[in-house]
Amino acid sequence: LEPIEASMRIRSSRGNATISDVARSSGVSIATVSNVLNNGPKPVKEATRQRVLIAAKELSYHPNATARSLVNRRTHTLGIFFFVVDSMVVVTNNYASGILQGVLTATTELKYNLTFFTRPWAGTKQTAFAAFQDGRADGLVIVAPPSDSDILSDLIDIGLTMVVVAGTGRDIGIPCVDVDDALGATLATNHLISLGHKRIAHISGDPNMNSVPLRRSAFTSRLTEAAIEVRPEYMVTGQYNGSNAYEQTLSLLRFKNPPTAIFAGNDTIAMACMHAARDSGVSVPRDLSIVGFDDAPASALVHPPLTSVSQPLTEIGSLATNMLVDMIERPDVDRRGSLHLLKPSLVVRESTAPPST
Amino acid sequence: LEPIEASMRIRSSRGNATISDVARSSGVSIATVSNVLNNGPKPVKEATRQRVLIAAKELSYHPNATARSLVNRRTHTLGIFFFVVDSMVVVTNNYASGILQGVLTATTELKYNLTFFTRPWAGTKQTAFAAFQDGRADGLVIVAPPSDSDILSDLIDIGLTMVVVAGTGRDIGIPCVDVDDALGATLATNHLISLGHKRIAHISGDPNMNSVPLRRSAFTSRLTEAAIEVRPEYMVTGQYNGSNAYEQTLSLLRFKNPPTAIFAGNDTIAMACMHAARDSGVSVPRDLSIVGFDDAPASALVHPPLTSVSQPLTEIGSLATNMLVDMIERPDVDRRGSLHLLKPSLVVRESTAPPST
DNA sequence: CTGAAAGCGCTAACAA
DNA sequence: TTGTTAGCGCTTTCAG
Repeated sequence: LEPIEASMRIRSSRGNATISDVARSSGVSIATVSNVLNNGPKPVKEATRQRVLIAAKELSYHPNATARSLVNRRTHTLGIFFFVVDSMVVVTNNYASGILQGVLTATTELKYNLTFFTRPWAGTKQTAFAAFQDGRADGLVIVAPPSDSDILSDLIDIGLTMVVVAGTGRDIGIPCVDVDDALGATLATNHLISLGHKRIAHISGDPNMNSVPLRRSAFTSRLTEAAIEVRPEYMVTGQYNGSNAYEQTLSLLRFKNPPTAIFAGNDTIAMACMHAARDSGVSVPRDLSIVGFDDAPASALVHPPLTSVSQPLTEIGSLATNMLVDMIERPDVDRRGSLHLLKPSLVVRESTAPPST
Repeated sequence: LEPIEASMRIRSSRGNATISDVARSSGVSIATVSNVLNNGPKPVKEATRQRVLIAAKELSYHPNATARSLVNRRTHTLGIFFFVVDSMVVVTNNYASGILQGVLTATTELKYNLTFFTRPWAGTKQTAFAAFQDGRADGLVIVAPPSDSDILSDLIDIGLTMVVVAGTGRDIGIPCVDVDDALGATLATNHLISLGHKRIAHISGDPNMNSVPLRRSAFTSRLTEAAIEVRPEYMVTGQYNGSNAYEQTLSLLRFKNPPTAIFAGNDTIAMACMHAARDSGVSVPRDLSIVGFDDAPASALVHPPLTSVSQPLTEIGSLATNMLVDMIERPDVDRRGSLHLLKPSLVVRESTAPPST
C-alpha cells in the first residue's frame, strides 16, 4: 500500500482527486474502483476492495456529481418553482415558506438536492425558460401557478416530471397536491354562522389564484344553504399580501349596514382587517368577528389572537415531494391528474364571538 | 432548410435534442454549433449562423447543463448551508428566511442557481460530507455556524470557496458578513438606560451562537459605563427559539427586586417574555419594558407592538452572495478574513417606557 | 475476478 | 470560415 504522502502526490494537482487517481494509487482499473465504490454487481476480491477503499479515503476521493449525472442521466436534484410574487419576495411569506419547508424536509429525507428556479416566468420563448430544459433537475415542484398563466401546459410540452402545489381548479393532467379550500372556507363560514352572524363579508385573495374562487364559492354556498343573503357589496376582491385590505375593511365598516363578521382570504388580510377595525373604533370581536386562513405563527401573537383556518403546509410540501420522487423513480406508473386534497381545520381563538346586535 | 417534421425525426428519440442533433439538422459540425450558440470567438458566416439558430429553435434545443459543467468545471450553482436547528425547521424562522431571501435574490440577479445543503453536519468523516466535495456547487454560503463546531476549518481544508454569515467572533480566514451585534446591543441598552431603567435583565440566545457573547458583552459594557450594576441573576442564557424564555421571565419577575426592563436576545424570546408578563399580571410597558432583536414582521403585530433592534437580513444575505460570486469569478484576489458588519437600527414601538417605580 | 474501451453532451485547442 | 479530435470524470457493456 502506498503511504499517504505518495498517494497525495499521485493526485491531480488542481482540484479534487478523480477516480483514476484512486485507480492508480491502488493499482487497479477505474472500472474496478467504480464497481467497489458503488457496491456494484460484480464480485470483487476482498483484498482488492480494501485497497480501493483505503486509497479512496487517503485521497479523500468523492465521485464528481456532475460526471455522474452526465452518464446516469439523473441529477438527483429536484427543482422548486415559485411564482414570483411581490417582486421576488418568496421565502418570507408564510405560505411559501411553509411549503418550502415541507419540500425541503422531504427532499433531504429522500437524499435529493433541492434547487430554486427563480427567474420570473415569461413564456416558452423566453431565455428564462432554458433552465427548465437543460437537465438540471429530475423533477419540478410548481407552487401556486396563477390560473391565468400558461406555464403548466408549456411545461407539459417539455415533458418534465412535475407536481403542482395549489394548482387545483384546472385539471391538466399533472398530479396535484393542495389543501381542501372548499372545506376550509366551509369551516370558517359555519363557525361564523353558528355564532349567529347574518351579515358576513368576505375579502378574498388575488383573483388569479386558484384558491380564491374555491373559497369564495364555498362561502356563498354555505350562506345560501343557511338562508343568509349574499350581498354583492360584501364580496370584496383583495390580495393575499393584504395590500388594500385595510382600506377595503374601512369601506365595509362605513356601510349603513356594516358586516358583523369578515371571512378573510388569509391571515395577512385578516390582520389588516384588525388594524382597520381598531383604527375605526370597532372592537374585535365584540363589534366585528374576523376569521383568517393559514393559521400563520403570527396569528397566535396578535391581539386579540386570531381565529383561523389551519392548513398543513409542510405536509402539502412533503407529500408533493414524495409523489414527485416516486414519479421520477417509477416513471411507468400513470398518475395523470391525480389530486390529493389535505384537510384543513379551524383554530378558534379570540377574534370571533356572537354579534352584539 | 429542413422542414420541422424532418428535423424532429432527426432528434434522438428519448430525451431532449443534443448538440449533434442540431449539427446534423443544420449540416454543420458540432464545434460550429457550439461556437454559434455561445457567441464564441470564432467568426461565423451569417448564413451558417442563421441555419444553426433556426435548427436549434426548431428542435427546441437547450445545452445540457450537466455536460457543460463537466467541461467548464463550473456549475454556476451556489450552495447554502444552514445549520440544522430545531430538527430541520430552517426556512420558517425569521432569521433564516430573511437571510435566504437575500441570498436567493442576489443569486437570481447574478444568474446563478441556488441549492440547499441540508444534511446535518456530522464532521469530515461523515457521508453527509460528500455533498460538499462532489463539485455540485461553485461556492457555499454558510449561515450561522455554531462556535463549537469545527465545520469551518474542515471546509477550509477541502478548499471550498465560501463566505460565512453570522460567523463573527472566530476569525479563521473566511470572508464574513454579519450585523454589528455589539452596536445592536448598544442601541437597545442605551434606549433602556435613557428611559431611566436601572434594573435591566438580559435573556440571551443559544450560548454557542456567535452573536450571543457579542451582544451580551456590549450590554454589560454599556451598563458598566452608565454606572449600573450588572447583576449575575439578571444575566440569563436562553435560546433563540424562545423555548424556555417564558419560564425564565417568570423567574425574573419573582425576584424580590425584579427587573424593570428586559433586553431579549431576539424577538421570539421577547414575545415569550410578553406572554410571561401578561400571565403574571405585569403590564408591558408600564411595569416592564421589553426590547427585542431582529424586528421580525410579527413584532409590529403583537400587543403592545415590540420595540426591537432591526437588522438588514436580506442585505446581509445578498452582500454575502455577491462577495461569494466575486470570489468565484476572480479567484486571484485575496480577501481572507475580510469582515463586513452591517449596521442595525433601533425601532422604537410601544413595549418600552420609563420605569414606573 | 479484473480491465479495456465506448460514450454521456459539451467545449476548446488544433487543423484544414 | 469550418471541422476534427481530445478530453471533462464517470458508468457500463464486453472481453479477458
